[in-house]
Amino acid sequence: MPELPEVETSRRGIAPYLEGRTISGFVIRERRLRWPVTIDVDEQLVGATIDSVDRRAKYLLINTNNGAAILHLGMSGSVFIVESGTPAGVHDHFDFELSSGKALRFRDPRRFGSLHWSADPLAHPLLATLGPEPLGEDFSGVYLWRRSRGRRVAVKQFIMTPQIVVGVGNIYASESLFIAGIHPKRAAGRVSLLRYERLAASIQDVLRSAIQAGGTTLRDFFGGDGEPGYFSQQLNVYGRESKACRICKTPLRAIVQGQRSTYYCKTCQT
DNA sequence: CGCGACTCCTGCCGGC
DNA sequence: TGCCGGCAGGAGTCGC
Repeated sequence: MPELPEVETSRRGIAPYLEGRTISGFVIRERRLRWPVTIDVDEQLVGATIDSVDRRAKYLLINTNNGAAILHLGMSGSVFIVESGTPAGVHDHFDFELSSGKALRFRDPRRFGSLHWSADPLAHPLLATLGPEPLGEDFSGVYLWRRSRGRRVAVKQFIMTPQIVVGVGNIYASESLFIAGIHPKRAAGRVSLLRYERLAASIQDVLRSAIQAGGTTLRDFFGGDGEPGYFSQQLNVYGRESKACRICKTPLRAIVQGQRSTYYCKTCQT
């Protein structure tokens, strides 16, 4: 489900309810997530005060004065605020109960999400090898160009690799390649510096626009405030197979790359 | 090391 | 209407 804009939308939605509060309890109903959840109620988290809610890649980091929760939403996860004591649904796997009387609830039908606890989250093995943030200072066309030299993998899969750049998921990979006019199957090592400059800019534009729209709601995504995202109205290619390209009217194509669907215009993208 | 295939899991949608 | 196959927003891991 969530790509970077959806995770960022979630972060913004829940942060006001968490920051400054103390974690008064932890209720876990299902530990079988992407990795078995090992943290427990008597661990450091209960009694810790939340300093901030940050995001690194698609991970939410709930920073406290005694370590941080590292939360990933996987494909189908979401977080939202409930009143403490609200009955849990079948896929509501854990709650962080807060001193305010509310709780942060995690729901994830497919259980591809995860929860870890770390004294130093950025050094956690899952986060330590991640590439730069696409909206950060270390990301640029030059960076993509340099990292891609000699790589034969398709450029679409290249930009979806978290060790190259984080946060570019299946929707926004197709969308940014369309805007940059780059064919998704082109070998990453055979994209010029000029075109990587365009691609980096389009990745940033697409992500910023999607964040502004509150993310992309395809099925059941809702931000922490319960509002759906509206970016789906701005999608140019994703999910639009055989529909007319908005630029040249050519029917859009759908292909499969690395077991993921890719959408593109064979005329506008070369 | 790079690359491609496979894997985890449930829900939903379209087709028959 | 009901059933079933296929596909879904991620990404770590394994084999070559």
